[in-house]
Amino acid sequence: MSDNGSEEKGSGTIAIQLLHNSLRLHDNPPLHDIEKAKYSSFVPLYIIASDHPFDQSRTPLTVNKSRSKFIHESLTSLDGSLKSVGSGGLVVLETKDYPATKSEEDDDDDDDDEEEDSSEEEFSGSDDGDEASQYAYTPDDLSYAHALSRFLSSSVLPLAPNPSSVHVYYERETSLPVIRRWRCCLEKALKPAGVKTKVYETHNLHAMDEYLARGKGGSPPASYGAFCKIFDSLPPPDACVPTVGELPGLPKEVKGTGVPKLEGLKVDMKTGGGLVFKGGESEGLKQLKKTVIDNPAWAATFEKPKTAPNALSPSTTCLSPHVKHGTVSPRLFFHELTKAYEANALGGGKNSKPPVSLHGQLLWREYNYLYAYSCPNFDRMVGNPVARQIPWDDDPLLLKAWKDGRTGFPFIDAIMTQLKEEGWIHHLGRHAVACFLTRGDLWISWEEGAKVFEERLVDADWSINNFNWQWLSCTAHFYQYFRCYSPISFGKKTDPNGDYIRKWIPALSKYPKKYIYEPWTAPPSVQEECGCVVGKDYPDRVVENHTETSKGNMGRMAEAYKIHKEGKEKGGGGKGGGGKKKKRKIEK
DNA sequence: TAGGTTGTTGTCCGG
DNA sequence: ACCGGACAACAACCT
Ligand SMILES: Cc1cc2nc3c(=O)[nH]c(=O)nc-3n(C[C@H](O)[C@H](O)[C@H](O)COP(=O)(O)OP(=O)(O)OC[C@H]3O[C@@H](n4cnc5c(N)ncnc54)[C@H](O)[C@@H]3O)c2cc1C
Repeated sequence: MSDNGSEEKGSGTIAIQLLHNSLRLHDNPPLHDIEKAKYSSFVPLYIIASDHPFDQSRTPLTVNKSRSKFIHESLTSLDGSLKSVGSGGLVVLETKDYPATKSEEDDDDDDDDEEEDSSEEEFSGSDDGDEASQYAYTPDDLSYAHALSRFLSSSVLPLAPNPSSVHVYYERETSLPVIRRWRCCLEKALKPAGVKTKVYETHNLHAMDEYLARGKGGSPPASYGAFCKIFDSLPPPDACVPTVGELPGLPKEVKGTGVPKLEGLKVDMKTGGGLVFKGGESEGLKQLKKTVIDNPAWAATFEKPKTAPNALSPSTTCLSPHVKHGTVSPRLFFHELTKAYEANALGGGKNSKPPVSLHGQLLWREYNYLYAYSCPNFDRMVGNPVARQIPWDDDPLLLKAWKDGRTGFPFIDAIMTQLKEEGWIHHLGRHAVACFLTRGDLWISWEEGAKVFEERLVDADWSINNFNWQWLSCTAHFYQYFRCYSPISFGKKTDPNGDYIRKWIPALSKYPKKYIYEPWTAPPSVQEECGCVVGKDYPDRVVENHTETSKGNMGRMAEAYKIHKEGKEKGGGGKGGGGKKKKRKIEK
């Protein structure tokens, strides 16, 4: 944690933790600091802007209820555990209660999206202030900062001997939307208020700049293997900070608010009879215990590609929502895995290794974050230095059919339904539907798919999601476009009976196993008997023939790659020669 | 520098 | 249930 100075605390000093994606007591450096440093009071602060999943005006709960529910439970759990160690509990602000004043509204004049067209391709992880447009504050950034500013000036600063005796802690997170939000808060709220700010680093196993410093020329390594070498050359991730036992309460004049009610959550989630993710630190730790601590042999021999996308009870840890929201610390996860590897090796077992192991999964997360951090326009094709430029089709109807789980391919539709209902799908399920939407069948841009995932996943993570969509669409990192998932064959390998399809698409539940992956091949009499006629009770398939379509798409991909290669040969010129670019710039 | 090997997680066919 | 090879062929990383 960047703590500059050892100014005396106590009398009148107030600590604030600005909470975002570290909703826990364990491995929480600010709390540890606050306990040690004897602040006279502590405000755990959480701000809800209109881009938060709670906000029903923009994102109705019927759409991403699973994430709303998860966060709601996480906040409720945190509120309770904070109180159990003497804190006054959460203060939750909603920006809608802090309408902007006239003069501030004049500030946001940047509604332009696409002015960024520089063919300059570069990495710029540093905060140079280049790349102006992607750093332009959103209205929600501004309203968030505004609420913070108002809270500080009306409720906190009057209680403090001076502004610098108020210390605001926040977690560093390198996903662009979070960088932008904190930057906006610094500029519009924290600096003007004159409070001290303290950043803590618990979101990743190491700081991104540590990885970059070990790489070549300040750019991220070009392959996962190279990244692993860098990771291994660093000391192991820091140990977790001990969990606090006692915290100061809220300032007398500030009241804990509890967690706002979510009307929409009265309605039970329509579960296809499956698991529903429970939020909160204790649930997260329980899941970690269940999958890793109590099951070291399983965890230590885990091989990701061998896990089934269509298992009825998930074949992977399901810790991603917890890692995303910080209800389980990534380095706690990492260190518990290390213990599992030791125990397994001691018992004579052979540990799995990256990339397929569970440590390997956490390294994928680091690697994803590193690219997202280093790469401008990471959520777009245009202006993204690592993205192959591919002429995707614009087809809103096809996109909608995919999004709604109405493609007519049961395996795809089942996965998309699980995504909608539950908010979590297995990694290889994500592969299957992402491939189908992009290079495999529909030839629709990965950006569209990423937006749907961002909205619906309970573990939606800007850095990881965009990275993986680039991977699957053969836009970056992975280029073997001739390896293509079949919406018919792929699921059969691990679920020949189609039980997963029966679970999520009840209309097809009576189909014989022979037809369940391709119901259009069932004779009309069978369709009638099963009570599900294709074209009437279940959609016609959106693509006549997957094999032909995907073959055709491989041709289009080859074409796009050819153009890329020619462009590189022509434009690339000498490398290293001439205009050597500034730090952290690389050629495509 | 060319040319062989490797890369989390494909499919289809034959054994 | 699993294994090997053809398919037609990408880019990064070795040597
Ligand atoms: C198109 C697509 C979009 C994705 N979007 C997201 C997303 O928004 N958020 C997200 O957390 N994951 C995303 N993933 C990665 C991966 O599918 C999920 O992290 C994983 O399925 C979560 O389940 P788990 O916790 O049981 O994973 P496990 O296999 O148990 O892995 C353990 C942890 O490692 C991390 N992890 C696992 N796989 C990956 C991966 N491929 N890349 C980066 N980190 C990984 C997660 O934090 C996970 O909790 C996406 C994958 C694809 C193909």
